Amino acid sequence: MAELPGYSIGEISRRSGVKVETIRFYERIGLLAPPPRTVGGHRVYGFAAAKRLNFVRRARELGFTLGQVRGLLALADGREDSCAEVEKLGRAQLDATSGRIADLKRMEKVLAEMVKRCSGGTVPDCPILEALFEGPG
Amino acid sequence: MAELPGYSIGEISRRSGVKVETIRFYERIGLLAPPPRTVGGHRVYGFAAAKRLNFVRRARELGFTLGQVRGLLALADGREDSCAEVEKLGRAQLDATSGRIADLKRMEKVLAEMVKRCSGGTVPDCPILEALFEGPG
DNA sequence: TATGGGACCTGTAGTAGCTACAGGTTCAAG
DNA sequence: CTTGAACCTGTAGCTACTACAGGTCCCATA
Repeated sequence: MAELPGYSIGEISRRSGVKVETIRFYERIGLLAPPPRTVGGHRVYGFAAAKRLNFVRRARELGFTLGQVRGLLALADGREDSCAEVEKLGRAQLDATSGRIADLKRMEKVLAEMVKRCSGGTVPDCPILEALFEGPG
Repeated sequence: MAELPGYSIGEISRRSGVKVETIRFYERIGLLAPPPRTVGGHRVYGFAAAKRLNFVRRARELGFTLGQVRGLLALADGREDSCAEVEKLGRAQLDATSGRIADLKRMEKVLAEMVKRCSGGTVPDCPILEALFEGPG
């Protein structure tokens, strides 16, 4: 039996863009299966691990929670006709994202207004603080 | 000496829109000064407290961290020519907010693309999962 | 004046999603 | 064989709350 290549945790960290501590954390919370170890106790990963971690990173970057990532991974593993469920999760995430954008835009508008009033020149009393104190309840 | 009006924690919670537990939490971390108490130990707040809490809530809603809120309150208390500093904080927050909006828009775009591909009809293999697995490193 | 129950009290632990130690072991290059 | 970088475990910290458990207080009503 030829030995499989085998990457150290540092190597898949580099390959996947997920930090070493985070990989260990993911393992601890059961998001990733514990890999085999060397005699000395070091983790040894195969090629699939990097792919999986990449998936996790991508999903996290898209705003999925770890719980959702867990679900997506289960669906990806389960295969079958999981596509509909995946789409549902994706759509929900899209909606949530759009909602957060809308929220932030409202914030942005208020902040811009505040700052604009401030830089207007004459400053009797700080208009930003006023706005914060007097704003809508 | 006439007794000051005095509101219970529940009352200023209602007035400020900040939950009772959160008010106690803010006191614990030193964001709010501990108010006087009744003989029995209940907190008694004055009018200013509601105003201050309203300020905190507004600032939080605009995305300021508690650390930043602390800074804003200090500036508001300190008076003097703090306006320039307040403006700086406000501007930084505006920038951060715009940045987050840009990030989320990118996420939204990717998600929309994923979902669109998925609902396209024929499903050889789930395109969302593909996208997550194969996406840019 | 007694009493019921809602509002209040403290302190601790839990949430998400990591990150940062401390204090030790292993691995690989020279 | 030695060095030192990378690895190991376990625990504590971070933000901003939230949720108990187990007790005390206040006050309106009977």
